[in-house]
Amino acid sequence: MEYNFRDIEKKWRQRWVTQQTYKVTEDPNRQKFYVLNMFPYPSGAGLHVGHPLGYIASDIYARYKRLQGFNVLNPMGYDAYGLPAEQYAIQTGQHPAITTEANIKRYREQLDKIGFCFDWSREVRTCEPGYYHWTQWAFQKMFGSFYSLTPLTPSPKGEGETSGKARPIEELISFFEQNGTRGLEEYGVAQSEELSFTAEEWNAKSEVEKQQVLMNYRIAYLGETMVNWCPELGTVLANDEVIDGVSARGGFPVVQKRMKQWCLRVSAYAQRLLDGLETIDWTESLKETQRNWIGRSEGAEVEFKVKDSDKSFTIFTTRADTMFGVTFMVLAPESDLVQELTTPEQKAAVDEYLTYVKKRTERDRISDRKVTGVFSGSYAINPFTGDANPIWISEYVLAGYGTGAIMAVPAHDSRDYAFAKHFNLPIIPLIEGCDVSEESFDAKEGIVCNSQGKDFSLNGLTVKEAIAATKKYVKEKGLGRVKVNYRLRDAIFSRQRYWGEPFPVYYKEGMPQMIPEECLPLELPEVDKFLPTETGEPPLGNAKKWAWDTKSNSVVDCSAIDNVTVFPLELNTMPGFAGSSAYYLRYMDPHNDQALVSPEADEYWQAVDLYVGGSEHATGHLIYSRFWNKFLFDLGVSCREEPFQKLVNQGMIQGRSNFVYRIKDTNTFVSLGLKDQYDVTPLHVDVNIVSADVLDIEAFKAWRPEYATAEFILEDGKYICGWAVEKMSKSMFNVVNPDMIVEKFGADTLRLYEMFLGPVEQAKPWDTNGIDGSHRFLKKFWNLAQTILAQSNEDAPTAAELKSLHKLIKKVTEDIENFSYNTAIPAFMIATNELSQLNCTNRAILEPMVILIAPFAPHFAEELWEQLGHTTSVCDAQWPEFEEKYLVEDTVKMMVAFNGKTRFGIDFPADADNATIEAAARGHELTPKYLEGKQIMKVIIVPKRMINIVCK
RNA sequence: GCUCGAAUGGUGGAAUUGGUAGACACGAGGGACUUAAAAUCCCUUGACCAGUGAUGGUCGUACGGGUUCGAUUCCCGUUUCGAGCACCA
Repeated sequence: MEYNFRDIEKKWRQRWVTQQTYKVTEDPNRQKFYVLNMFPYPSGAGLHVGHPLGYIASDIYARYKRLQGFNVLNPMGYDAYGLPAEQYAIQTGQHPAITTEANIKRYREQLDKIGFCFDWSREVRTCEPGYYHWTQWAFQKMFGSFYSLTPLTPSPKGEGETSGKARPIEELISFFEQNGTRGLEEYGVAQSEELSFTAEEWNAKSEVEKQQVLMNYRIAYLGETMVNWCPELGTVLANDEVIDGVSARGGFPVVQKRMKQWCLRVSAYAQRLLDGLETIDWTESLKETQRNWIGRSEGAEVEFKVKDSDKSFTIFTTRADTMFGVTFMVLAPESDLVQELTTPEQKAAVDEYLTYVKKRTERDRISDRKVTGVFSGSYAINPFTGDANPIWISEYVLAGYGTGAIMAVPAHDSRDYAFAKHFNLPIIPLIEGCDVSEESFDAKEGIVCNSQGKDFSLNGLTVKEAIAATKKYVKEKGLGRVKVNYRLRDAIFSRQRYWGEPFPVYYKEGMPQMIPEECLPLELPEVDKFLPTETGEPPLGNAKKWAWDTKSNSVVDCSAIDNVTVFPLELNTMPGFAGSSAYYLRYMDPHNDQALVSPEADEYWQAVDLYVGGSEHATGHLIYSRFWNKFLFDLGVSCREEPFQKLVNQGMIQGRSNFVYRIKDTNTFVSLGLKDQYDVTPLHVDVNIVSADVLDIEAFKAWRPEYATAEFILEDGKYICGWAVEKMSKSMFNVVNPDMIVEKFGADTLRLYEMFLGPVEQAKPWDTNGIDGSHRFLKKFWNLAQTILAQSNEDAPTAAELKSLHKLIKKVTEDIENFSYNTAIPAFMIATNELSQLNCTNRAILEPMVILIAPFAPHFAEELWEQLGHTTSVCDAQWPEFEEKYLVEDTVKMMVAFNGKTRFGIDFPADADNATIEAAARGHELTPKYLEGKQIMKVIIVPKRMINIVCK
């Protein structure tokens, strides 16, 4: 019987659906395993061969775990909100929901053809009200929470928590009622800026004023901040959505703009996000990326008094040891201190400089790092030396980091050095023997000198000792405090877009109010236009019915707004990462309309055991969802602090483009090997009409009208194309669609081939050339199986057959555990060849082999499983275990080394013990050829019982 | 600039973590079957040298050193490529 993959795959695709083979339910009697893929954004282009790579890898693991007896959750869904659908809507007027729906349908068709074991009954879509209900709910909870290191009311026994936690905002309110802000700093409350008021002042505040103050502490808060504004897209972007000063999507310029936006206080969780990395099994490089992004730095905040004034300001430094080398101070141009400290004489110069800075975009700053700045006119007193240092203003100091002000130590900081050289400011070296005539000495090493103060000296200490000593001194003298800073900023959570989750928020007296929890979800309204309004409001400004009636608790027409009972609703929507931040929890209990996830389901599934996705989400989704989950953990909704225990990054599949070479000014194309003899232009050619770099000439003529009359100069009767590895994209005609591969070779071949291509984690070019090999293997396996089935030998298998089988079981089991699928597949090829050569006809060998191949080629395995007489799915079989006794080598080898060279001796029986072998070696019995006339120096018995004899 | 990671035939990639480098596959070459093609099967395939031949020898894992009986693997230095962060004080 021929291997007819088309019929087989069709048959099992249908049967899996009718028999609900992949439906999972919580089963306390079985151990769970949660496998998850990053859910896709359903783009209009459909899947290309790069997309399924991660899905196949995790599918194999999921199937393997199931065969091992685990209750495996392997769900799939869609990150359905997104920019492309909206931009398409702007261009065509087509509602994004319609395009999204169509794209999802197409994705699903493509996914279904590849044979994944997804439990589609648990599918989620971020754009459905039943789903974004819980996105909105989490946002409301964040609004109603603040973050502090310890509880504001210390527990009676004084055992305060120290790790930090989100807590109900009511705790903070009652603290203010009793204490104002007095003593608040001791609790480590996360805040936008430090406020100061008494209990009386608090209690005297109006409701609106109180709400304004609370914004300073809420985890979801409305904040006026500098944002990345992208004029082209008409929206703000988060830091991870901006790359090199342009938008990650579209590559449009981004400028800094001050705007009132919803923000999430991710920074409050910086330390926990950092600490959590130690507990999870991710690649070192990905953890490192997150550590960089969080950017923890330990240092000190030191207060500087302004000369001839009662003003003072604080700077942040990690090099407190260099206090004696400060020769000037620098403020960020955006800092509030600039106005305060500019003297009247300098005002004109400062204003001119500020105007210049304002004109420069993020991009300009990156591309030309000119040294620019202006003197403010004021001086600051160095608390260590009493010296007065000029205060400058320069764009090289950032407002958003530290305090927006620095002390400049030109001898030991390259940026300060460049500034000092440019403006001719003094440079004081502080390390013995360092040369600062050409460049600064930035390294944190050496012995400190020139650092003698009134009552304090650092001279003679190493830099490390000096940093510690200075911090201690600063603390004791009350000159400042030890401080940890993070680069991680709060996430900007508003987008001026239509196709996103609406905020469950309305505005009363300019202050945001949450709509009642029981009224969620607040559904996205219909609009006529998806563009911003004429008045520059976000697209939701076009909605007619977009006001909140507090009497009926319902959405009503905007014309009803009276600011008494009917109020305007929020016009912004949430960003892309909102919906993807807790979807893994929703899969556990996707149809629950009472909670995001029930405690029972959460308790059972815990966290994702294996998460597979691209590393491009390292500083976006993977930070936000860790933050989001930690918040839900604090609330007691999620029982695990880290959502993704093990993470595997699948490498990108690049395109392999093909070229034809046209002789200039002709319609004649010359084959690769002969192109150097002509003046040619290389042109991309559709890879789908090229096979093994040989052009299908007829297909090429039909491809484009202008090529219909093309002529060719061939090599050996063939036209050979050139090739290059490039990004997979339509414009390079190198997009390979999985449907075509499935059509031609079958899903099982595709699965096998994608895994065989190379390590899952590694980026690699898609090369259709090798796919025959995988297909050929399946046919060989099939033929072997048919031979065995035809003979139906029930005898005991031979030793050689068992050895072959158990070698395979061992290798495949180990390789799947290590995601080393590309080496597991050759093991199948070898075993198939070995068993064919042994003329194996034994069903007892075939049966475990079918189970082993099942994760890789599920349709194929199901069919053979049925032919073996089973009536249940191969998915419910038991993964075979290997037995060491079949694997023992019958001989061991002796290795002999002399004159610095290694040679190999003769095989001898495996059951010989080490002493016998050594004695034999010393007696020259086994390798007379090499040992004759040599003196044995030593005998080393090395792993795997190879014997190494050192001779002279 | 800082921090990670990588480098092996014509190609994708193996090598049990210090033990026969190049598994397996692709490509290439040769052969069998066939009127022919497709399909299938078999052999050769890192480089160089010697030999009619079986075979033997030398060099080979980016480069230069080191440790070791033995290094793709460990250590030091160099080069190249990739990734992340980046006026972050």
